[in-house]
Amino acid sequence: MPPRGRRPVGSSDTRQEILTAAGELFAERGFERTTMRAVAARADVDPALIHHYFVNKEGLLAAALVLPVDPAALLAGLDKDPEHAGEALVGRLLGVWEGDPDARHRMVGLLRVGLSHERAAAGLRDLLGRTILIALSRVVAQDHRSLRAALVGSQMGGLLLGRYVLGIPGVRDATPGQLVVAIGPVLQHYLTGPVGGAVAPATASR
Amino acid sequence: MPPRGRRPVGSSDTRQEILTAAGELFAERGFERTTMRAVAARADVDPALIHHYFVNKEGLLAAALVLPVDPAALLAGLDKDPEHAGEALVGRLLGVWEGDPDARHRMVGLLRVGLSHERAAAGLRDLLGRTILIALSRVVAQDHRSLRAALVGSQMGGLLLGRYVLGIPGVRDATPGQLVVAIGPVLQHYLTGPVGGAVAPATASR
DNA sequence: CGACCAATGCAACGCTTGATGAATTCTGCG
DNA sequence: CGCAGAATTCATCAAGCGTTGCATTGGTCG
Repeated sequence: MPPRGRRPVGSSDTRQEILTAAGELFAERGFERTTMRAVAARADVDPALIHHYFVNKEGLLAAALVLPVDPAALLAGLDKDPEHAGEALVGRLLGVWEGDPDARHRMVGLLRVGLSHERAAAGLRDLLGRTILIALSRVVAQDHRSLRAALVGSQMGGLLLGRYVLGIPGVRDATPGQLVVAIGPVLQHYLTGPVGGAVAPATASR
Repeated sequence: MPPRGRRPVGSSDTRQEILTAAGELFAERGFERTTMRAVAARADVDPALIHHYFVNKEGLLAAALVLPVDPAALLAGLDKDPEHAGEALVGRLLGVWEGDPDARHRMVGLLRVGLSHERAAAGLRDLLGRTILIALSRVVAQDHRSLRAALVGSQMGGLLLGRYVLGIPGVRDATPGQLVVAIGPVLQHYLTGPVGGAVAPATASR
């Protein structure tokens, strides 16, 4: 129905609309089940236009892959009360996920995509490494920073997985309060407790 | 090349070969990227034969979805030394995953498929619930059994995710020994520690 | 031996998918 | 104004997908 050529200027930021649509669909359905045509339809645009902007489906994925929450904001002020940083962290994360379904879906989508697509896994790894690790640096104990951050991430990832994706009854039906009590001390342990004494000797090459 | 009709009896268990091939491929590539033709090729069989046995691609998935390890064996004897069950459990799991790449791939595949496919998520949920929860019952404290089991599962799932799927450096490069020291006490906490006092009041309906 | 069913292979259908090349319209610069 | 280039749509392609109908062979039971 729309005329064929270029739109009058400033009528819309098409590129951004495509990215938004793609982000939503990748999150909902994962990489494979998201079709270019579906993205185009949601962005109200011709499929060929996506190729014009992002070359590939992979290019589109790479461009649409962004963290749905700001880790810095999530961690702000946690170092004021280092003794209870663990509980506070679980509480905040659960607060976001419970209160902001959109952010939750995007986060689940990141997992979904990262798990289904090797290239996305790499992107996700970098994304998490560059943001979360840095943001955690101020809260975490001095030694084994990378390991500590990853352990925190693994526990929260596991929770996300069990509660929102797989829907394992035990964690799906727990209240946020219960989870804070149960998991808070764990994150606290990862943040400041002992995690494996000496650095691993270089038994493995590479 | 092979003749057209039925094979002489007992010459091979074709059905099982299809299931094996399907299990491997689903684990490697997830549901969508596993094609019937690929399964057929790996099982050295005609694609139509898969439909003959399993009707659907979904039917094939349902039939191929099995736990690659025996949870009972994994947990056997843990109740002899309840104080160190957490460490022992991490150690055993890491032992299996490090020492038996095939079992690891299958486990990762379960995650992959469960994450990519709603129907598989349900199957996986039941599978885990029926086996792991029951097997854990003897090790875990009396109260909040379901929650405790799910917490243990979420932490181990998160580890699997971070170490073997996403490859987050902090946990990817840690030695099994380090991980046992770091995560053991956490599982111990989930198994026998306090996890949220009273059962949640029925604030939420349904 | 004949009837019937299970197991297997062949060929094909209809559909969807990601991608491409050309045509059209608008913008911005000289 | 004229013209290069960006933005947009259209029509179409080749490949791959899950699935189906049919033919053929072997086993089983009367």
